[in-house]
Amino acid sequence: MTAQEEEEDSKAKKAKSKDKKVPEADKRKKPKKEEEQKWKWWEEERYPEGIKWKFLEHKGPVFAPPYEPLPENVKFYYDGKVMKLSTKAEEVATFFAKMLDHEYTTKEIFRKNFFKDWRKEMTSEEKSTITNLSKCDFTHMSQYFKAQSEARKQMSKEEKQKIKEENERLLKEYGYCVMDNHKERIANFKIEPPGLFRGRGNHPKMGMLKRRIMPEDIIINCSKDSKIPPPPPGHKWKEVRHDNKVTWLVSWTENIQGSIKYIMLNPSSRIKGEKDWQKYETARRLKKCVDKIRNQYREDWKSKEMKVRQRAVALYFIDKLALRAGNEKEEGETADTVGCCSLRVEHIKLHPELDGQEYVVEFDFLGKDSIRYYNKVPVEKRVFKNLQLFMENKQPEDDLFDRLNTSILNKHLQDLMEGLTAKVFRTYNASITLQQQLKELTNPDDNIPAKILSYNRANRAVAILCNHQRAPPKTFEKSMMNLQSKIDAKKEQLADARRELKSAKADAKVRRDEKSKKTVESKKKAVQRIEEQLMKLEVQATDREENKQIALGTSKLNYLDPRISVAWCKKWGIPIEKIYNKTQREKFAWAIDMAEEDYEF
DNA sequence: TACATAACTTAGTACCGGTGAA
DNA sequence: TTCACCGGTACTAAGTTATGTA
Repeated sequence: MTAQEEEEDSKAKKAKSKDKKVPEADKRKKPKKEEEQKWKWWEEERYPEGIKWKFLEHKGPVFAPPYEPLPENVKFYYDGKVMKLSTKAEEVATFFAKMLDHEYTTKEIFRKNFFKDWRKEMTSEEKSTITNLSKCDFTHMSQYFKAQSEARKQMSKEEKQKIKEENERLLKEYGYCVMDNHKERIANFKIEPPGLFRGRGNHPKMGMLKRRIMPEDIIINCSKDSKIPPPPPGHKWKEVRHDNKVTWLVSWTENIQGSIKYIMLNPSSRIKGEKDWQKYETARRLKKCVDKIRNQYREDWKSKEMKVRQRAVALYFIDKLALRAGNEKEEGETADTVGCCSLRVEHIKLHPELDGQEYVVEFDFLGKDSIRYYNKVPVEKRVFKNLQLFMENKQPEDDLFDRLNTSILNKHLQDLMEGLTAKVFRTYNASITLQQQLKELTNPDDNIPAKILSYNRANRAVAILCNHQRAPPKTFEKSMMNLQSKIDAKKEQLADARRELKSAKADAKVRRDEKSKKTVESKKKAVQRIEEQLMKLEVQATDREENKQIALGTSKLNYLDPRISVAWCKKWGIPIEKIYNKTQREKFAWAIDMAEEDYEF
């Protein structure tokens, strides 16, 4: 930890922390119920760099349920004829059958990959018979699964309750671990079941068989002196290790990309929370030197060295547009997506003049998860001229920044500020934008729903900056119409209420008695109530419309310093529950506890 | 410096179950 | 009581970064 972070930490902890010691390995007492709920890890001393825990005990993973062969009457047809498949081939066939309604199964690559992997699971006889996927008829299987899921929906309350209880039992037994002296929730204790790989976007591996993970694939990580989880009967773990320099409990290697998957702790855990807090502290340190860094890269636009110029322009994009770093990717292994450093010439267009603005850069590329980034941005003349230079004599498919990669960029950033990497800019710009927008948009005279709309709008500004998109919900138009008709009905109701109020007033003028006066009062209240309800609905409609294609969740969860939101809630008397749901409150417990209304990012 | 790998964060979507209106 | 809707959550893919190795 740096001196600055240290300072921030002690500030945050205030006088609360009383010389608490790092828990010792040999103390293995079970945490008390109350203690585990109230434990404020943020008031404790941090572990030395690199050490993640001293004691770790868990029950190991939960494996996917074994395959249950189809009933005899569910048939698979090949070339119009019934064919009984071997168990292994049948299992893989069911994966395809379950996806039959999905457009994936119509895609050439998906079908090709699936068929290739499916054939590997077939017996030699099956292999020689089944040679053409188009001759395979999975519809009966598909219907069977639909019926099954329908039946599940139709289950009685008792049956549903039973399943729920079973899930709870599983969670209770496998969903927690003991890390040091505390019981902590595990994020993903279930092993991913086998199935067909569904990549996002135009993924070259879509449709490949994701194989079943066995205990023999599993590496267990826990304390030497903990109760080591036993493998399922008749099986062995691949390895049991005791590495307290890492945070994971279980890992295995997945067969599609050959990458390692992990079981780790929940965001509410100390180990994740601490890291999250640290991330925002790094972003706050950037705030202190961002002006200097900006001046520096503007200077570098003029550098004699091509590499330096490219670095400076890339950094400008990362800072101004919140682009991701953009690592190189192995061709043919993943969908063709890019970030800043991996931008190609074909991803930008230069307009010396566009719609009355000078030096406009038009971006159009697929970013993470194959989400399209499309933006027209006026840039400074120097940037524009540099881009022209970088593009000279290049083909569309050539790298825009051919002298640059993320490693070079991050090394440079490290020299500018300790702990600075490309992604810190996203965190910094997201958080600072939220803070500014909240200041700008919050109207002190607004009621709570209107203030929350302002919050959401501030949140939305960040989501737009970070290009967090979502597919418009399937039912969007309909639900919008429903809401509109609710608003219309409410308006009518209001008109009625107003009319009634008017006549009550007239009545009271004539009668001049207590009773009619009271009637006027109650009618007035009714009008007010309906006005409020209408306003709430209208706010809701605005909010929803503006949110059609924008996802707020990602920025809220990963980019916005939660202390900004907590402080805003405190300042304006907004209950924190209106901003954060239960899970989010658990994740941000540290921020909710420590941020006061005057917190500044 | 190139490259591979491990570890960890960030991401969108499918699905489930509770809730409130009809 | 039924059903649509919506928020919350589970799931797991897809990024970034650090680090070791040649």
